[in-house]
Amino acid sequence: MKINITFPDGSVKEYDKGICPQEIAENISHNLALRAIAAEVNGKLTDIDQPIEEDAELILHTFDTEIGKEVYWHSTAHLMAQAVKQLYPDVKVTIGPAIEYGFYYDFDREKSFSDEELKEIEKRMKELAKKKLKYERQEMPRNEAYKKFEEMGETYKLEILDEIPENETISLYTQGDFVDLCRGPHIIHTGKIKAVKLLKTSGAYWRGDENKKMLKRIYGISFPTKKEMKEYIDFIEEAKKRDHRKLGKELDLFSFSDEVGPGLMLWHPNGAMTRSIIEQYWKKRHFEDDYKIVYTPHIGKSVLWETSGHLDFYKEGMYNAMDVDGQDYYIKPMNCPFHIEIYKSSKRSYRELPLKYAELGTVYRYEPSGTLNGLKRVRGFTQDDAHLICTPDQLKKEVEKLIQFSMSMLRDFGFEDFTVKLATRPEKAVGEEERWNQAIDSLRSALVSQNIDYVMDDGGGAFYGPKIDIHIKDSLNRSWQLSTIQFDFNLPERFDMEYVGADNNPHRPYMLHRALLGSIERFFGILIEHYAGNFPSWLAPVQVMVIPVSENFEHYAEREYKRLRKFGFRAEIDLRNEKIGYRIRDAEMKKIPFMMIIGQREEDTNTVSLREHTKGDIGSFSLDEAMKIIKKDNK
RNA sequence: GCUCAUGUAGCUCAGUCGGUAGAGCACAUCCUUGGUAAGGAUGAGGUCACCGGUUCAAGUCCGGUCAUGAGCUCCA
Repeated sequence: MKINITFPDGSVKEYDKGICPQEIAENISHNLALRAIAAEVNGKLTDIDQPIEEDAELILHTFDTEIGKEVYWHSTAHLMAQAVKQLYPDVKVTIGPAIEYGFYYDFDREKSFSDEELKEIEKRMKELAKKKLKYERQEMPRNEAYKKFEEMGETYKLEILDEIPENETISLYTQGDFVDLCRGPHIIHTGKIKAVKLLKTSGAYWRGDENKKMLKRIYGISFPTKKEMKEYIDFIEEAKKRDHRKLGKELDLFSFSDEVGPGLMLWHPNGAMTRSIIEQYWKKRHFEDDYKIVYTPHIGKSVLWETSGHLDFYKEGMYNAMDVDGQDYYIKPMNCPFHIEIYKSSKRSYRELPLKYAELGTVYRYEPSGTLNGLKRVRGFTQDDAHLICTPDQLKKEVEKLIQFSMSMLRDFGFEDFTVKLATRPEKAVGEEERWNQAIDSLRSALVSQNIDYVMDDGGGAFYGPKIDIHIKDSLNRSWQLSTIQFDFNLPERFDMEYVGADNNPHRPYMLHRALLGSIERFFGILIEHYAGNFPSWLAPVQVMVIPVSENFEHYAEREYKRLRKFGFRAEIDLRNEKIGYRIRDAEMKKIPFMMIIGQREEDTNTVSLREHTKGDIGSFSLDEAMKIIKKDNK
């Protein structure tokens, strides 16, 4: 009996009935067989050793695919649970899924796992992996499984089974002496796990519910080859080297102080210099794009936040009120109400729209202490905020322009790889469904008309409107959300915003919130890591360090230094009584893009000698030529 | 906010069994005047995060507070 199998590339091959995908993989290539992990047969994910009984479309998933990784890491999680149960039989198992990178398993145990215990577990896992234990699937009625886990005393598994209807069939997977309730699929045997590392432990609530028991979670990672493990470890090392908190200290960019308070950043001169360049650039671009730049206060009366709804919906994110002349004032967590007040300061005509108010607005939000994280999550930060107020038929065009505007700015900062997400109505939302759909359509058609690929984020919108988020990939291929463009049904209503239309009647305008860089603090942190602290010359706090070879050339060096400053270059001069090698090393470690070396040769020929960071000496130039080189990447 | 870990000089880190602190870098002074990633000598610098407890004696042991980190949760 023969069956036809269709491969994803459209080719069809004939096989004997009862063949399993594993054999097919071996049949096609030895390499593929080694990395093949799961199979999709007629669109259904299955174990790779399950026989195929009928004509099918077959997709083989290797470790190189997302699904393959998920199956692989989930199988490793089972292996870890097995090792833990062998070493600590009293521990109860709960669940252990694959995550974006690696896997975890939550255990119920009083004590948390120590580093030594982690090593023990890792060792046992490697021993078990070598035994090539088969992951065997077994199906049984739910009630039978219930009895089995009851005997084993695995109460968490019982809780999961409680949610499954009585007459349903469920599947178990067994490898060696370990059995786990699991939907599957799994890899063939533990021998495919060639490299495994347990990374860290942490607490995690059962089912993510803070009223339930705190479990002990172990995170790990595994790979089918040792080489891939090494690459992973190298990546982690590189990320550590680039950590903005480490570089922030080394390059003297910023700090936090216990005396000031957590999440409240201090911009040191070097960091502040780069921030001010970012802001100058930002202002220039916004001016060119017809934004009106505004400034608004840091506090406002409670009535403002009552009208906006923040006191109803966002109070826990706001700092307590302060009393001013018997009235409650709040520090602003957002800029929107102030911009709306500017809009409402006079009667608006449709002829004025769209109106685009932009502000580098500093806001303060109470973030729970445990969520603070370097510059990536702080309590006081500056948004590159803007509010676009427009007529309904202007919306699509404005969104189109915004997306281009945002991407063009981000490109100037060195980001090239974008992912755009369109987020739709969440469960809790204001505004009728029909208006939501209209707004979503406008956003979507703006994306489509610009030929921009996007992914849907169903239910990911804010409660007041749908949004488009732009994520970038940094130089380590990590993804960050930067820009957000949010439609708002809520505030125009609440603040009773109006404009007079061509028909001489009042109309409700549409409003968009948008931040392109997000928060300047967080953006700065991402920039530091993206460039590993090696800022391009246009962003570097110090662009060029002038280094005279010895005291005898200080006079000439100082003249050139002063000319650089006069032309607006961020130049410094190092007149310390140290050898030139020492001062060059110092400037290199400060990651200053250029060094200008000045000695007898230069003085004789009226030139300067340039050295570029990490590249070494790049030759002698007249000062004019040198200045051109230093500002070649100006934005 | 929750769980766990950590907190020693400006920075990076040692400090054993409880006996009142140490290195390198940075900094200061002097010598050295040099050609593309560390010249030499000398010196200054610490209520060991803070508060309390145990002890003859606490950087070290115990409790609390604060901060940081990882994870959870949250994220208009």
